[in-house]
Amino acid sequence: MRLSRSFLPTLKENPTEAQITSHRLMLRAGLIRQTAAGIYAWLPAGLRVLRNIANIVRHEQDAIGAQEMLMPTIQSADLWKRSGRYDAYGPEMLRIRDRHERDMLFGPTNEEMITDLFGQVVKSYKELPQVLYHIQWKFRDEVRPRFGVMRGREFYMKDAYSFDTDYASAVDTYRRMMLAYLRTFQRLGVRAIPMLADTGPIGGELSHEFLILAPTGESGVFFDSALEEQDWLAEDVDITDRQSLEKFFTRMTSFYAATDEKHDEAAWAQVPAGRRREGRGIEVGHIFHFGRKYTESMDIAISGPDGAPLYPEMGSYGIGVSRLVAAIIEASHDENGIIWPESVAPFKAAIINLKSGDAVCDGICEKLYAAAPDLLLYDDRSERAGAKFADADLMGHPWQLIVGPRGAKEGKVEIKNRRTGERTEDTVEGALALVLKNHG
RNA sequence: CGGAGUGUAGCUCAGCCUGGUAGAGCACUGUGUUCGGGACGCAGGGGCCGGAGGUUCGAAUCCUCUCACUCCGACCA
Repeated sequence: MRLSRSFLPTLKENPTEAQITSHRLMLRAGLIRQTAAGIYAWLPAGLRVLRNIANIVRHEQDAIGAQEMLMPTIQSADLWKRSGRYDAYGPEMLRIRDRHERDMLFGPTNEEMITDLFGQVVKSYKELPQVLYHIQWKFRDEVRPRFGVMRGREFYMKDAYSFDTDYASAVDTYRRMMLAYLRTFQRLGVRAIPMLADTGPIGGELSHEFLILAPTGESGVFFDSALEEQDWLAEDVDITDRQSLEKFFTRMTSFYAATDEKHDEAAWAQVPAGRRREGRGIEVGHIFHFGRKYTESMDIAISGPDGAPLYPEMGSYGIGVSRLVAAIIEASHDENGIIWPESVAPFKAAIINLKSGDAVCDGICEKLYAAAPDLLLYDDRSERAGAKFADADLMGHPWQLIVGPRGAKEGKVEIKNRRTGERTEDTVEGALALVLKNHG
Protein backbone atom coordinates (compact mmCIF):
# COMPACT_ATOMS: atom_id res chain seq x y z
CA MET A 1 0.00 0.00 0.00
CA ARG A 2 1.19 3.48 -0.81
CA LEU A 3 0.97 5.70 2.25
CA SER A 4 0.16 8.75 0.15
CA ARG A 5 -3.08 7.14 -0.94
CA SER A 6 -4.01 5.23 2.18
CA PHE A 7 -6.66 5.78 4.81
CA LEU A 8 -4.16 5.61 7.61
CA PRO A 9 -4.58 8.61 9.89
CA THR A 10 -1.65 8.75 12.29
CA LEU A 11 -1.86 11.28 15.09
CA LYS A 12 1.01 13.23 16.52
CA GLU A 13 -0.75 13.99 19.77
CA ASN A 14 -2.43 11.73 22.27
CA PRO A 15 -6.21 11.87 22.17
CA THR A 16 -7.52 12.79 25.63
CA GLU A 17 -9.90 9.87 25.95
CA ALA A 18 -7.15 7.28 25.75
CA GLN A 19 -5.70 6.39 29.12
CA ILE A 20 -3.68 3.25 28.56
CA THR A 21 -0.81 2.71 26.16
CA SER A 22 -2.51 0.32 23.78
CA HIS A 23 -5.55 2.56 23.38
CA ARG A 24 -3.37 5.61 22.74
CA LEU A 25 -1.19 3.77 20.27
CA MET A 26 -4.11 2.20 18.44
CA LEU A 27 -5.64 5.63 17.91
CA ARG A 28 -2.34 7.29 17.07
CA ALA A 29 -1.27 4.55 14.67
CA GLY A 30 -4.55 4.87 12.79
CA LEU A 31 -5.84 1.38 13.62
CA ILE A 32 -9.22 2.30 15.08
CA ARG A 33 -11.65 5.15 15.63
CA GLN A 34 -14.33 5.20 18.28
CA THR A 35 -17.87 5.59 17.01
CA ALA A 36 -19.77 5.26 20.33
CA ALA A 37 -18.86 4.31 23.89
CA GLY A 38 -17.03 0.99 23.70
CA ILE A 39 -17.68 0.62 19.98
CA TYR A 40 -14.96 1.03 17.39
CA ALA A 41 -14.49 1.16 13.67
CA TRP A 42 -11.48 -0.80 12.46
CA LEU A 43 -9.55 1.19 9.89
CA PRO A 44 -7.56 -0.59 7.15
CA ALA A 45 -4.37 -1.16 9.13
CA GLY A 46 -6.28 -2.27 12.22
CA LEU A 47 -8.36 -4.66 10.20
CA ARG A 48 -5.21 -6.25 8.82
CA VAL A 49 -4.01 -6.99 12.34
CA LEU A 50 -7.40 -8.34 13.35
CA ARG A 51 -7.42 -10.64 10.34
CA ASN A 52 -3.86 -11.82 10.90
CA ILE A 53 -4.70 -12.80 14.45
CA ALA A 54 -7.95 -14.46 13.42
CA ASN A 55 -6.15 -16.47 10.75
CA ILE A 56 -3.61 -17.85 13.19
CA VAL A 57 -6.41 -18.73 15.60
CA ARG A 58 -8.28 -20.39 12.75
CA HIS A 59 -5.27 -22.37 11.62
CA GLU A 60 -4.68 -23.86 15.08
CA GLN A 61 -8.35 -24.63 15.62
CA ASP A 62 -8.48 -26.45 12.31
CA ALA A 63 -5.32 -28.35 13.29
CA ILE A 64 -7.14 -30.07 16.16
CA GLY A 65 -10.12 -30.92 14.01
CA ALA A 66 -12.43 -28.09 15.02
CA GLN A 67 -14.79 -27.03 12.24
CA GLU A 68 -15.42 -23.42 11.43
CA MET A 69 -18.93 -22.12 10.93
CA LEU A 70 -20.58 -18.75 11.37
CA MET A 71 -23.50 -18.03 13.64
CA PRO A 72 -25.46 -14.79 13.50
CA THR A 73 -24.96 -11.83 15.82
CA ILE A 74 -28.69 -11.44 16.41
CA GLN A 75 -30.42 -14.20 18.31
CA SER A 76 -33.96 -14.99 19.30
CA ALA A 77 -34.76 -14.60 22.98
CA ASP A 78 -36.66 -17.89 22.85
CA LEU A 79 -33.39 -19.82 22.79
CA TRP A 80 -32.24 -18.12 25.93
CA LYS A 81 -35.57 -18.64 27.64
CA ARG A 82 -35.13 -22.36 27.07
CA SER A 83 -31.82 -22.48 28.89
CA GLY A 84 -33.06 -20.15 31.59
CA ARG A 85 -30.35 -17.62 30.93
CA TYR A 86 -32.59 -14.95 29.43
CA ASP A 87 -33.58 -13.74 32.86
CA ALA A 88 -30.31 -14.69 34.50
CA TYR A 89 -28.03 -12.75 32.20
CA GLY A 90 -28.87 -9.27 33.38
CA PRO A 91 -28.45 -5.86 31.79
CA GLU A 92 -25.17 -6.82 30.12
CA MET A 93 -27.26 -8.40 27.41
CA LEU A 94 -28.40 -5.99 24.74
CA ARG A 95 -32.06 -6.76 24.24
CA ILE A 96 -33.84 -5.57 21.15
CA ARG A 97 -37.29 -5.98 19.72
CA ASP A 98 -38.14 -6.42 16.08
CA ARG A 99 -41.09 -4.89 14.19
CA HIS A 100 -43.32 -7.78 15.19
CA GLU A 101 -42.56 -7.11 18.85
CA ARG A 102 -40.53 -10.31 19.10
CA ASP A 103 -37.81 -10.31 21.73
CA MET A 104 -34.36 -10.52 20.18
CA LEU A 105 -30.86 -9.90 21.45
CA PHE A 106 -27.38 -9.14 20.22
CA GLY A 107 -25.48 -12.27 21.21
CA PRO A 108 -22.98 -12.02 24.05
CA THR A 109 -22.11 -15.71 23.51
CA ASN A 110 -23.49 -18.69 21.63
CA GLU A 111 -23.94 -21.74 23.88
CA GLU A 112 -27.69 -21.85 23.42
CA MET A 113 -27.57 -21.39 19.69
CA ILE A 114 -24.91 -23.99 19.05
CA THR A 115 -26.58 -26.49 21.36
CA ASP A 116 -29.85 -26.05 19.53
CA LEU A 117 -28.18 -26.41 16.12
CA PHE A 118 -26.26 -29.43 17.31
CA GLY A 119 -29.48 -31.05 18.50
CA GLN A 120 -31.14 -30.49 15.14
CA VAL A 121 -28.34 -32.25 13.32
CA VAL A 122 -26.68 -34.86 15.48
CA LYS A 123 -28.73 -37.88 16.51
CA SER A 124 -26.22 -40.57 17.46
CA TYR A 125 -23.21 -41.02 19.70
CA LYS A 126 -21.39 -42.31 16.61
CA GLU A 127 -21.16 -38.78 15.30
CA LEU A 128 -19.23 -37.55 18.34
CA PRO A 129 -16.96 -35.93 19.22
CA GLN A 130 -17.71 -32.66 17.46
CA VAL A 131 -15.94 -29.36 17.92
CA LEU A 132 -17.44 -26.33 16.22
CA TYR A 133 -16.24 -22.77 16.31
CA HIS A 134 -16.84 -19.41 14.80
CA ILE A 135 -15.18 -16.04 14.85
CA GLN A 136 -17.83 -13.41 15.21
CA TRP A 137 -18.70 -10.05 16.75
CA LYS A 138 -20.26 -10.17 20.17
CA PHE A 139 -21.86 -7.52 22.29
CA ARG A 140 -21.88 -7.13 26.04
CA ASP A 141 -23.37 -3.94 27.32
CA GLU A 142 -20.64 -3.28 29.87
CA VAL A 143 -21.58 -0.78 32.53
CA ARG A 144 -18.35 0.96 32.00
CA PRO A 145 -16.49 0.34 28.77
CA ARG A 146 -12.89 1.55 28.88
CA PHE A 147 -9.35 1.02 27.71
CA GLY A 148 -10.32 1.08 24.04
CA VAL A 149 -10.90 -2.35 22.52
CA MET A 150 -9.52 -3.96 25.65
CA ARG A 151 -12.86 -3.58 27.34
CA GLY A 152 -15.21 -2.50 24.61
CA ARG A 153 -18.85 -3.40 24.38
CA GLU A 154 -18.60 -4.81 20.89
CA PHE A 155 -15.76 -7.27 20.50
CA TYR A 156 -14.53 -9.89 18.06
CA MET A 157 -13.98 -13.31 19.44
CA LYS A 158 -13.40 -16.92 18.56
CA ASP A 159 -15.65 -19.23 20.47
CA ALA A 160 -15.56 -22.99 20.11
CA TYR A 161 -17.99 -25.54 21.49
CA SER A 162 -17.35 -29.22 21.97
CA PHE A 163 -19.67 -32.19 22.28
CA ASP A 164 -18.51 -35.53 23.65
CA THR A 165 -20.26 -38.73 24.66
CA ASP A 166 -18.64 -39.00 28.07
CA TYR A 167 -16.41 -37.21 30.51
CA ALA A 168 -13.21 -39.02 29.54
CA SER A 169 -13.66 -38.05 25.92
CA ALA A 170 -14.48 -34.47 26.94
CA VAL A 171 -11.20 -34.36 28.85
CA ASP A 172 -9.33 -35.38 25.70
CA THR A 173 -11.05 -32.62 23.81
CA TYR A 174 -10.18 -30.14 26.53
CA ARG A 175 -6.54 -31.13 26.42
CA ARG A 176 -6.40 -30.85 22.64
CA MET A 177 -7.83 -27.37 22.95
CA MET A 178 -5.24 -26.49 25.59
CA LEU A 179 -2.50 -27.47 23.16
CA ALA A 180 -4.11 -25.49 20.35
CA TYR A 181 -4.23 -22.41 22.59
CA LEU A 182 -0.62 -22.66 23.67
CA ARG A 183 0.40 -22.97 20.03
CA THR A 184 -1.86 -20.12 18.95
CA PHE A 185 -0.41 -17.67 21.45
CA GLN A 186 3.12 -18.71 20.68
CA ARG A 187 2.53 -18.08 16.98
CA LEU A 188 1.04 -14.71 17.81
CA GLY A 189 4.41 -13.77 19.24
CA VAL A 190 3.27 -13.33 22.83
CA ARG A 191 3.59 -15.33 25.98
CA ALA A 192 0.22 -16.34 27.35
CA ILE A 193 0.37 -18.22 30.61
CA PRO A 194 -2.37 -20.78 31.33
CA MET A 195 -3.80 -20.41 34.81
CA LEU A 196 -6.20 -22.62 36.63
CA ALA A 197 -9.49 -20.72 36.76
CA ASP A 198 -12.49 -20.82 38.97
CA THR A 199 -14.93 -23.49 37.82
CA GLY A 200 -17.81 -22.25 39.93
CA PRO A 201 -20.50 -24.68 41.07
CA ILE A 202 -19.52 -27.34 38.52
CA GLY A 203 -16.10 -27.85 40.03
CA GLY A 204 -13.29 -29.88 38.59
CA GLU A 205 -9.93 -28.95 37.16
CA LEU A 206 -11.08 -28.21 33.67
CA SER A 207 -11.08 -24.45 33.40
CA HIS A 208 -8.08 -22.40 32.43
CA GLU A 209 -7.57 -18.76 31.64
CA PHE A 210 -4.74 -17.56 29.43
CA LEU A 211 -3.08 -14.33 30.42
CA ILE A 212 -0.65 -12.22 28.45
CA LEU A 213 1.97 -10.60 30.59
CA ALA A 214 1.81 -6.82 30.56
CA PRO A 215 2.38 -4.22 33.26
CA THR A 216 -1.14 -2.85 32.77
CA GLY A 217 -2.85 -6.21 33.20
CA GLU A 218 -5.87 -6.37 35.46
CA SER A 219 -4.82 -9.45 37.42
CA GLY A 220 -1.69 -10.18 39.35
CA VAL A 221 -0.05 -13.41 38.23
CA PHE A 222 2.47 -15.80 39.75
CA PHE A 223 4.05 -18.52 37.67
CA ASP A 224 6.99 -20.79 37.11
CA SER A 225 9.25 -19.37 34.39
CA ALA A 226 9.47 -22.86 32.90
CA LEU A 227 6.11 -22.05 31.33
CA GLU A 228 7.69 -19.25 29.35
CA GLU A 229 10.42 -21.44 28.02
CA GLN A 230 8.35 -24.22 26.51
CA ASP A 231 8.22 -24.52 22.73
CA TRP A 232 4.68 -25.76 22.19
CA LEU A 233 5.03 -25.74 18.43
CA ALA A 234 7.79 -28.30 18.74
CA GLU A 235 5.94 -30.34 21.36
CA ASP A 236 5.37 -33.84 20.04
CA VAL A 237 1.79 -34.66 20.93
CA ASP A 238 -0.36 -37.22 19.17
CA ILE A 239 -3.74 -35.57 19.50
CA THR A 240 -5.53 -38.78 18.62
CA ASP A 241 -3.95 -40.65 21.51
CA ARG A 242 -5.29 -40.34 25.05
CA GLN A 243 -1.99 -41.24 26.74
CA SER A 244 -0.08 -38.73 24.68
CA LEU A 245 -2.59 -35.99 25.51
CA GLU A 246 -2.49 -36.86 29.18
CA LYS A 247 1.30 -36.81 29.28
CA PHE A 248 1.34 -33.38 27.70
CA PHE A 249 -1.36 -32.06 30.00
CA THR A 250 0.21 -33.44 33.15
CA ARG A 251 3.54 -31.88 32.31
CA MET A 252 1.99 -28.56 31.40
CA THR A 253 -0.07 -28.35 34.57
CA SER A 254 2.84 -29.43 36.76
CA PHE A 255 4.24 -25.92 36.54
CA TYR A 256 2.88 -23.49 39.08
CA ALA A 257 0.70 -20.68 37.69
CA ALA A 258 -2.03 -18.72 39.46
CA THR A 259 -3.72 -15.37 39.48
CA ASP A 260 -3.61 -13.41 42.72
CA GLU A 261 -7.13 -14.63 43.60
CA LYS A 262 -6.03 -18.26 43.60
CA HIS A 263 -2.44 -17.77 44.65
CA ASP A 264 -1.21 -20.43 47.08
CA GLU A 265 1.84 -19.38 49.09
CA ALA A 266 2.67 -22.93 50.12
CA ALA A 267 2.74 -24.20 46.55
CA TRP A 268 4.58 -21.07 45.44
CA ALA A 269 7.32 -21.78 47.95
CA GLN A 270 7.94 -25.11 46.20
CA VAL A 271 8.91 -23.35 42.96
CA PRO A 272 12.69 -22.87 42.74
CA ALA A 273 13.42 -19.24 43.66
CA GLY A 274 15.15 -18.51 40.38
CA ARG A 275 12.09 -19.56 38.41
CA ARG A 276 9.45 -17.57 40.28
CA ARG A 277 7.89 -14.90 38.10
CA GLU A 278 5.44 -12.29 39.30
CA GLY A 279 3.68 -9.78 37.15
CA ARG A 280 0.38 -8.68 35.77
CA GLY A 281 -1.66 -10.28 33.06
CA ILE A 282 -4.46 -9.57 30.60
CA GLU A 283 -6.93 -12.37 30.05
CA VAL A 284 -7.12 -13.21 26.35
CA GLY A 285 -8.50 -16.72 26.41
CA HIS A 286 -10.57 -19.05 28.51
CA ILE A 287 -11.31 -22.75 28.11
CA PHE A 288 -13.99 -24.41 30.12
CA HIS A 289 -15.63 -27.77 30.50
CA PHE A 290 -19.18 -27.47 31.78
CA GLY A 291 -20.65 -30.90 31.19
CA ARG A 292 -24.35 -31.27 30.48
CA LYS A 293 -25.50 -27.88 31.64
CA TYR A 294 -27.02 -26.87 28.30
CA THR A 295 -27.76 -30.25 26.78
CA GLU A 296 -29.86 -31.06 29.83
CA SER A 297 -31.52 -27.67 30.34
CA MET A 298 -32.41 -27.51 26.67
CA ASP A 299 -33.15 -31.22 26.48
CA ILE A 300 -30.77 -32.06 23.66
CA ALA A 301 -30.31 -35.79 23.84
CA ILE A 302 -28.86 -38.14 21.23
CA SER A 303 -28.92 -41.93 21.06
CA GLY A 304 -26.28 -43.64 23.15
CA PRO A 305 -24.63 -47.01 22.45
CA ASP A 306 -27.38 -48.79 24.32
CA GLY A 307 -30.11 -46.95 22.48
CA ALA A 308 -30.96 -44.86 25.52
CA PRO A 309 -30.96 -41.05 25.43
CA LEU A 310 -27.54 -39.52 26.07
CA TYR A 311 -26.88 -35.90 26.98
CA PRO A 312 -23.52 -34.91 25.49
CA GLU A 313 -20.76 -33.34 27.57
CA MET A 314 -19.92 -29.85 26.45
CA GLY A 315 -17.14 -27.37 26.76
CA SER A 316 -16.61 -23.86 25.43
CA TYR A 317 -13.40 -22.18 24.47
CA GLY A 318 -12.96 -18.47 23.83
CA ILE A 319 -10.22 -16.24 22.49
CA GLY A 320 -10.72 -12.49 22.51
CA VAL A 321 -9.42 -11.59 19.08
CA SER A 322 -10.03 -7.85 19.23
CA ARG A 323 -8.77 -7.70 22.79
CA LEU A 324 -5.61 -9.48 21.65
CA VAL A 325 -4.76 -6.58 19.35
CA ALA A 326 -4.60 -4.33 22.40
CA ALA A 327 -2.99 -6.95 24.64
CA ILE A 328 -0.19 -7.57 22.15
CA ILE A 329 0.51 -3.85 22.04
CA GLU A 330 0.54 -3.67 25.84
CA ALA A 331 3.13 -6.43 25.82
CA SER A 332 5.13 -5.11 22.89
CA HIS A 333 5.81 -1.40 22.49
CA ASP A 334 8.33 1.27 23.42
CA GLU A 335 8.26 5.04 23.84
CA ASN A 336 8.14 5.53 20.07
CA GLY A 337 5.21 3.30 19.34
CA ILE A 338 4.05 -0.22 18.62
CA ILE A 339 6.44 -3.12 18.00
CA TRP A 340 4.44 -5.73 16.10
CA PRO A 341 5.41 -9.38 16.19
CA GLU A 342 5.99 -10.33 12.54
CA SER A 343 3.09 -12.78 12.50
CA VAL A 344 0.44 -10.15 13.19
CA ALA A 345 1.93 -6.92 11.80
CA PRO A 346 -0.30 -5.09 9.33
CA PHE A 347 2.70 -4.73 7.04
CA LYS A 348 5.99 -6.61 7.04
CA ALA A 349 7.96 -3.45 6.46
CA ALA A 350 7.74 0.22 5.67
CA ILE A 351 9.66 1.47 2.67
CA ILE A 352 10.95 4.88 3.62
CA ASN A 353 11.90 7.03 0.68
CA LEU A 354 14.12 9.73 2.11
CA LYS A 355 14.13 11.71 -1.11
CA SER A 356 10.88 11.40 -2.98
CA GLY A 357 11.35 12.81 -6.45
CA ASP A 358 14.95 11.67 -6.74
CA ALA A 359 15.09 9.29 -9.70
CA VAL A 360 17.49 6.83 -8.08
CA CYS A 361 15.66 6.71 -4.74
CA ASP A 362 12.25 6.46 -6.40
CA GLY A 363 13.51 3.69 -8.64
CA ILE A 364 14.78 1.55 -5.76
CA CYS A 365 11.65 2.14 -3.72
CA GLU A 366 9.39 1.17 -6.60
CA LYS A 367 11.41 -1.97 -7.14
CA LEU A 368 11.09 -2.91 -3.47
CA TYR A 369 7.40 -2.11 -3.43
CA ALA A 370 6.60 -4.05 -6.60
CA ALA A 371 7.91 -7.23 -4.96
CA ALA A 372 5.02 -7.38 -2.47
CA PRO A 373 2.64 -4.43 -2.65
CA ASP A 374 0.20 -6.09 -0.28
CA LEU A 375 2.78 -6.77 2.43
CA LEU A 376 4.73 -3.53 2.30
CA LEU A 377 3.78 0.01 3.17
CA TYR A 378 5.54 2.46 0.89
CA ASP A 379 5.93 5.87 2.49
CA ASP A 380 5.99 7.86 -0.73
CA ARG A 381 4.82 11.10 0.86
CA SER A 382 6.87 14.23 0.40
CA GLU A 383 7.40 14.44 4.14
CA ARG A 384 10.72 15.08 5.77
CA ALA A 385 12.78 12.12 6.90
CA GLY A 386 12.00 12.66 10.57
CA ALA A 387 8.26 12.50 10.03
CA LYS A 388 8.58 9.26 8.07
CA PHE A 389 10.77 7.64 10.70
CA ALA A 390 8.44 8.73 13.47
CA ASP A 391 5.37 7.35 11.72
CA ALA A 392 7.08 4.07 10.87
CA ASP A 393 8.17 3.63 14.48
CA LEU A 394 4.67 4.52 15.69
CA MET A 395 2.97 2.04 13.36
CA GLY A 396 5.41 -0.60 14.48
CA HIS A 397 6.34 -2.39 11.25
CA PRO A 398 8.86 -5.12 12.11
CA TRP A 399 11.26 -3.72 9.52
CA GLN A 400 12.04 -0.39 7.90
CA LEU A 401 13.59 -0.32 4.46
CA ILE A 402 15.31 3.03 4.29
CA VAL A 403 16.26 4.38 0.89
CA GLY A 404 18.36 7.54 0.82
CA PRO A 405 20.61 9.13 -1.77
CA ARG A 406 23.78 7.95 -0.03
CA GLY A 407 23.21 4.21 -0.32
CA ALA A 408 20.93 4.40 -3.35
CA LYS A 409 23.81 5.29 -5.63
CA GLU A 410 25.29 1.87 -4.93
CA GLY A 411 21.92 0.18 -5.05
CA LYS A 412 21.92 -0.35 -1.30
CA VAL A 413 19.01 -0.34 1.09
CA GLU A 414 19.32 0.26 4.81
CA ILE A 415 17.34 -2.22 6.89
CA LYS A 416 16.28 -1.31 10.40
CA ASN A 417 14.87 -3.82 12.82
CA ARG A 418 12.12 -2.11 14.79
CA ARG A 419 12.50 -4.28 17.87
CA THR A 420 16.26 -4.19 18.27
CA GLY A 421 17.02 -0.96 16.47
CA GLU A 422 19.76 -2.82 14.63
CA ARG A 423 20.65 -1.48 11.18
CA THR A 424 22.25 -3.32 8.30
CA GLU A 425 22.73 -2.60 4.62
CA ASP A 426 21.95 -4.87 1.73
CA THR A 427 20.93 -5.03 -1.89
CA VAL A 428 17.28 -4.75 -2.92
CA GLU A 429 17.09 -8.52 -3.29
CA GLY A 430 18.80 -9.15 0.01
CA ALA A 431 16.53 -6.75 1.84
CA LEU A 432 13.40 -8.29 0.36
CA ALA A 433 14.58 -11.79 1.21
CA LEU A 434 15.06 -10.82 4.84
CA VAL A 435 11.82 -8.95 5.25
CA LEU A 436 9.63 -11.47 3.45
CA LYS A 437 11.40 -14.57 4.71
CA ASN A 438 8.35 -15.91 6.48
CA HIS A 439 6.21 -15.48 3.41
CA GLY A 440 6.23 -17.53 0.24
C1' C B 1 -25.19 1.44 39.05
C1' G B 2 -22.92 5.10 42.78
C1' G B 3 -19.30 9.34 42.71
C1' A B 4 -16.48 13.12 39.84
C1' G B 5 -15.70 15.67 35.36
C1' U B 6 -15.60 17.30 30.19
C1' G B 7 -18.15 18.94 25.51
C1' U B 8 -15.10 25.59 21.65
C1' A B 9 -11.43 24.10 14.21
C1' G B 10 -9.36 17.36 12.06
C1' C B 11 -5.98 16.91 17.01
C1' U B 12 -4.24 19.24 21.82
C1' C B 13 -6.21 23.30 24.29
C1' A B 14 -7.10 28.82 25.83
C1' G B 15 -11.37 32.12 26.30
C1' C B 16 -16.27 31.29 30.65
C1' C B 17 -15.21 33.48 37.12
C1' U B 18 -16.04 39.55 35.72
C1' G B 19 -21.83 38.74 29.01
C1' G B 20 -20.17 42.96 23.87
C1' U B 21 -20.69 38.50 18.49
C1' A B 22 -14.17 33.38 18.67
C1' G B 23 -8.36 32.41 19.47
C1' A B 24 -3.31 29.64 19.72
C1' G B 25 -0.13 25.46 18.45
C1' C B 26 -0.21 21.25 15.38
C1' A B 27 -2.82 19.46 10.94
C1' C B 28 -4.84 21.25 5.96
C1' U B 29 -4.35 24.52 0.90
C1' G B 30 -0.97 27.67 -2.20
C1' U B 31 4.07 29.37 -2.56
C1' G B 32 9.37 29.92 -1.64
C1' U B 33 13.73 28.30 1.01
C1' U B 34 14.93 23.68 3.29
C1' C B 35 15.62 18.15 3.35
C1' G B 36 18.94 11.02 7.35
C1' G B 37 14.76 11.55 13.27
C1' G B 38 8.10 15.14 13.62
C1' A B 39 11.91 22.45 9.49
C1' C B 40 11.05 27.84 8.49
C1' G B 41 8.86 32.25 5.95
C1' C B 42 4.74 34.48 3.41
C1' A B 43 -0.43 34.03 1.95
C1' G B 44 -4.99 31.25 2.88
C1' G B 45 -9.32 27.89 4.13
C1' G B 46 -11.91 25.86 8.21
C1' G B 47 -16.00 26.51 14.15
C1' C B 48 -24.60 28.16 13.89
C1' C B 49 -18.80 27.27 20.83
C1' G B 50 -22.92 19.27 21.91
C1' G B 51 -28.55 20.29 21.69
C1' A B 52 -33.15 22.77 23.48
C1' G B 53 -35.31 26.42 26.38
C1' G B 54 -34.75 30.79 29.56
C1' U B 55 -32.57 35.66 31.53
C1' U B 56 -30.67 40.06 28.83
C1' C B 57 -30.48 45.48 24.31
C1' G B 58 -26.78 41.54 23.62
C1' A B 59 -24.97 34.66 25.69
C1' A B 60 -19.25 30.29 24.13
C1' U B 61 -19.69 33.02 28.89
C1' C B 62 -25.31 33.36 33.54
C1' C B 63 -29.82 29.80 34.71
C1' U B 64 -32.81 25.19 33.64
C1' C B 65 -33.39 20.79 31.08
C1' U B 66 -31.32 17.24 27.83
C1' C B 67 -27.74 14.32 25.00
C1' A B 68 -22.87 12.49 24.42
C1' C B 69 -18.19 11.23 26.08
C1' U B 70 -14.27 10.56 29.90
C1' C B 71 -12.31 9.34 34.73
C1' C B 72 -12.63 6.80 39.96
C1' G B 73 -15.33 2.67 42.40
C1' A B 74 -18.18 -2.17 42.22
C1' C B 75 -18.50 -5.75 37.74
C1' C B 76 -16.35 -8.22 33.46
C1' A B 77 -14.01 -12.26 27.28
